[in-house]
Amino acid sequence: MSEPRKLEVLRAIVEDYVHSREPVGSKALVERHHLGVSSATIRNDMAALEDDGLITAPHTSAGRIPTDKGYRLFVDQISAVKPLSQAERRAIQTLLEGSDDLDDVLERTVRLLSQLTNQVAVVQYPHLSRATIRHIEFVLLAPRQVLVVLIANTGKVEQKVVDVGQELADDALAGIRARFLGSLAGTSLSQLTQSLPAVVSGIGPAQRQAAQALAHGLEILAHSSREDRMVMAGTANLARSNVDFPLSIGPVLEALEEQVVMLRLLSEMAQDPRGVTVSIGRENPYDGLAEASVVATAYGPDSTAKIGVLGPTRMDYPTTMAAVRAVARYLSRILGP
Amino acid sequence: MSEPRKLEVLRAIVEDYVHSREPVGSKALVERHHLGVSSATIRNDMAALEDDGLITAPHTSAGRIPTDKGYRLFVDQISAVKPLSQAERRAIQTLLEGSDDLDDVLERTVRLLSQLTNQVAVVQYPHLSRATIRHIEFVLLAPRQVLVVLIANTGKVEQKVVDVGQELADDALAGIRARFLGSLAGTSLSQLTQSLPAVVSGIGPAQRQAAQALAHGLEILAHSSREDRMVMAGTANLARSNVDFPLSIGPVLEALEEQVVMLRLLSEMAQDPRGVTVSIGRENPYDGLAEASVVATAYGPDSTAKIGVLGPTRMDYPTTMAAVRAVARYLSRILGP
DNA sequence: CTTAGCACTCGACATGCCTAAGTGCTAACA
DNA sequence: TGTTAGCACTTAGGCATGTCGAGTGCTAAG
Repeated sequence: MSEPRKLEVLRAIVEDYVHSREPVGSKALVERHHLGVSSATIRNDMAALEDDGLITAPHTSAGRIPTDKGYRLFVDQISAVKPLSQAERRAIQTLLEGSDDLDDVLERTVRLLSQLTNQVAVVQYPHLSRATIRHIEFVLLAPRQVLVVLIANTGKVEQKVVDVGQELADDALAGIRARFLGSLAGTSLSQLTQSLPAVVSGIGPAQRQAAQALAHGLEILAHSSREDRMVMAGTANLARSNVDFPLSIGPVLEALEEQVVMLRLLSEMAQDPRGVTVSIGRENPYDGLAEASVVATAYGPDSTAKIGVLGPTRMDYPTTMAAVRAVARYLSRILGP
Repeated sequence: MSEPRKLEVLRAIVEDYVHSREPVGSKALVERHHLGVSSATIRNDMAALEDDGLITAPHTSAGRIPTDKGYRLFVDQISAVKPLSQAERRAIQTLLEGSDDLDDVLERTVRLLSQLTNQVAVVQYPHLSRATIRHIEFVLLAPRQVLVVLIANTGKVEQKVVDVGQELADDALAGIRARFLGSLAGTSLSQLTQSLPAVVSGIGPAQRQAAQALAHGLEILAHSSREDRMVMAGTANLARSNVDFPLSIGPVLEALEEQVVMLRLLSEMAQDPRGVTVSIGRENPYDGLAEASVVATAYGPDSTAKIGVLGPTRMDYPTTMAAVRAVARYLSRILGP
């Protein structure tokens, strides 16, 4: 029994099953693929594959379907990433060009990716760690309430209302702002925490409490800013592939709604040398996604934020991986170096 | 045949069907409710109700289920809005208190409402028409690109990148900003369009083009600002009530994802004197929602933005209406007059 | 190592039967 | 005139049965 042919058989099974949604038997296999051997030989190979835990039979006399492990082997060793069609490349390019707002770009991107793959697409907001402070604004909303606005050189704006604990006049606040801005403009967001104490201590004790509160607000904005948010599109595609989630799509929707779950999942997915990482079925840390796979990759200047696609374990991995990779590249290019 | 009893029978049918999900027959009806007449009499009443198009039989010998028209009559004339339990009131109060950020408040609100009703909750961003301008900021991102930030007295921040069409220095931009801010601070967003031309014309011809572009950017921010966005929660609840959407929840998810559809739907729902509007099944303008009902009401200072719940036609209207109304009231109170 | 052949296993499907639920109708009743 | 009892009729759904086909595992031969 030749090892290469065994892999070839696995490849054929995965491809046929992805295509037909039905367990694939030995006879159908030799008909659809020109393997050069008879069905009986394939049966032996299949028995071996089943012993290896790569495929399984739903019941005694049905064809075989790949297991999570089988998909894993397929993704890791067998499949070649399909290049996108020319039309698809053009669609990506035209759809993502000509928008300047980050929100807008990400919104378009998820929609595009979900349409390209017919699945659920997810994009994490890019990290701002390398971004620097371009502007700080304090706006007095009420005697003790200040709206803190942080504008980064990436065009990102974050805001938060802070209770400063003491009454402040408008000009006092303006003074504090000037101090902050003077010392902090150009500082990278990741270094902000180190730079803040010096600024605060340079402010007179009368306004020390307020300055402290404002500094804390800035820190929160800089640190936890949008990198823990994400945008999503294509949930309706889940329902279309209803059959693919035997139990129910309920748990999957729950996972998607609990952004925390998705973000953790994305961040835990190790970086693959080929650039696209896949998490298959029960490999997922969340039980609700036991029948789902996630294909993701990093993007952006730092390659820290993630973009990905979620679908049934029975998905077209090569095409999906190609789409994710291509969209991530275009997105990185648009967001600049 | 007494007319009041006919309505009573309809009420009983709706309640039983909502409770059991199964067509309800004449015998079960007299057992569960003390109507004081025999099942044969009820059968006559049911036949009349069917003639009126208020109930229908799935097949010859099954019980009856309410039609859209039946639900409509039930909602309009029969049902009384149930008061919320004390525990629920307390839950609303504690969950919605102690947050200052609008995004945060709305986020909590949808989650709360979806949990309260076990359905999909939707909240439209409140209109800002009565809000006034508190602050304007222009930040030079590139020689010709300016980030325009508009801060309203409601604590809302809107931003947009504008191509000013000419190269600008930092101090020139600061000058323009001072002009804008001086003339516009305190202006209501709805009047901004009228006030802008005067400001622009007061700026020297050398920077006229840029000022024009900036004014346009401000106008867009003020006018189309978030009122065309919405927040949503509880989509997973759709899957749980899988049975309630015989076809598939696909179309429903599509409608929810197309925010345009939902926003139009919400805005088209007329204001009901009792404060809560209901759109039932095929009454919905969107085909995908033919098996869904929407319960919505206005909230906020102007009572222009909408908050609502979407679920299967077979929903517990009294309870849902009570929850929507209560949450809308609390939300209005928090957002202030 | 490959192949052909064969017995065996199960799911899918059709058929027929039966029961429970529920209706509509008619005739009697208050 | 409205209500009731009784009865024939309809239908979905559960259950047993039988058949068919797809697919497997195994064995023996090439």
